[in-house]
Amino acid sequence: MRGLGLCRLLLDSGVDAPPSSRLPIVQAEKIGSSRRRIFRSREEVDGVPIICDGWIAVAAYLPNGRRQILSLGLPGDLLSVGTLFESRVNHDVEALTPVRYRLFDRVGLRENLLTSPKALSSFVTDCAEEVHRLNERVLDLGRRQADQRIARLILELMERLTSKRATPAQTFNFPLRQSQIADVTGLTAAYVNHVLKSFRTRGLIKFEKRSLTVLDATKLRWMVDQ
Amino acid sequence: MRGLGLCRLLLDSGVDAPPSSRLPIVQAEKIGSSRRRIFRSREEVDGVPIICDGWIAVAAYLPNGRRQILSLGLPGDLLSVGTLFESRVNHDVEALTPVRYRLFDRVGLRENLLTSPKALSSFVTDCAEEVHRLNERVLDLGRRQADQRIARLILELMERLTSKRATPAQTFNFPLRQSQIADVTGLTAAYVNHVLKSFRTRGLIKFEKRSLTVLDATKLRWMVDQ
DNA sequence: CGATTGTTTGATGAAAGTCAAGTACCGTGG
DNA sequence: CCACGGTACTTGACTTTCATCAAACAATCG
Repeated sequence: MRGLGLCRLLLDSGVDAPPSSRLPIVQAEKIGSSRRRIFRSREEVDGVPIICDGWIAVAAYLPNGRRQILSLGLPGDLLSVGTLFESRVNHDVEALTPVRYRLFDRVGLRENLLTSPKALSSFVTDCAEEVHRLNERVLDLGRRQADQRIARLILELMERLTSKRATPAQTFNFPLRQSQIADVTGLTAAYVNHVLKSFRTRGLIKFEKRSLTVLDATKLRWMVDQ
Repeated sequence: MRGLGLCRLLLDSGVDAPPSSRLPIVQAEKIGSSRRRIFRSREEVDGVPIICDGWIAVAAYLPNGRRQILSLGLPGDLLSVGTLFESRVNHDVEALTPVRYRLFDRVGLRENLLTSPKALSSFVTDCAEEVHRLNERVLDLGRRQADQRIARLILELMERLTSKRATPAQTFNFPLRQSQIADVTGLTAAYVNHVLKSFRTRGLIKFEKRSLTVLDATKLRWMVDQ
């Protein structure tokens, strides 16, 4: 599924080369430092942002101060398919780690979509993926228990992070704080801690210095289906 | 926002005229009866379905039997933007009322997207709307209380149903059962009943014979923001 | 090295779920 | 027209899950 999206197309056309030497659709390369807001809700963005390095979160805040993370962005992700056609972002975008991203020219990309069936179908793939992940999140929040939600998040991240490499790695960089896991899964940080502790004592996962290893993916997957 | 989507484009080009007299992209008109499954999860669909009449629900089932309604389809809605490019539906699609829908030729529509910038931007609008609604649902399920979720559902349906007419109507047809409201909002039927009762006794809404009138939209909106 | 930020833990309570029993509301066929 | 059966709605007692709060501890960073 992954790797067919628009991002891959852009990456293949040189998003990782120095911006000056590349396609005219690359506008700028930017840096965001950890824990900083990259875009504010309703802010104008003059380009389509694609993440080169680091993790970001798209988050919504309620009047009472509660927060929900709507999606996580990993390296190689389009910020959101909406940014391709709307110059405003609807939600806050925050850097979870130090982040490097590129802005692509919106008009140029749009024309590209009309002239290249390959680009169009890549874009549609991206849309479908975004909708699919959102559907899964709705299912999580609506009908799954706390431990299932967290298990699914871990498995999802493992797959997304290793889908590029040939071999899915059990150990990967995991910058998420417990409070951020809580805001993704609709729980509280304290309860996330309880669940993670039980995962650890049951030998399902292991943390050490910002990296996570999944010791028993099978049992995690089984748990999700109960 | 609404009315710019692909559906509107198709409707304007005669989706409501008899199928024989119309564009070649119309393949067939179908009927689904209330409470029946229209498409089964993973089933092949040979066309892009657009709802002419009636309500449908896209629903996911968990192994333990619990169910979550991922989205509601009202007259004039594309079933899901995914159907434009994938011939498989990912989830069950069920008729909530008697339903009339049309199947459009997928290849024809896809070519149309490549040749007509207007069609493309309509399609993108549809995507953006679907993602927007899903984001709102995630926010509901993750961070809002039961009464806020139900209030938002009522307000959302009111707006979607009356966005076509000039004047938003306070009273509209409301075929949803309490158990179905529960499956949309991630609650149980019994608890939905509690909340609806309190809405009624507080004079916020009124039910009579499958139609709902919103007596105090302002207070409902206020409740959502608390 | 201190200051900030994150983690761990437990006690307590509220929100929503579960279960069960009863009531109203159909549409159907006699 | 009524009796019947099924479905939806209503209600209350009881339980579970998760939130809230607080306090102590650990880790990280300038």
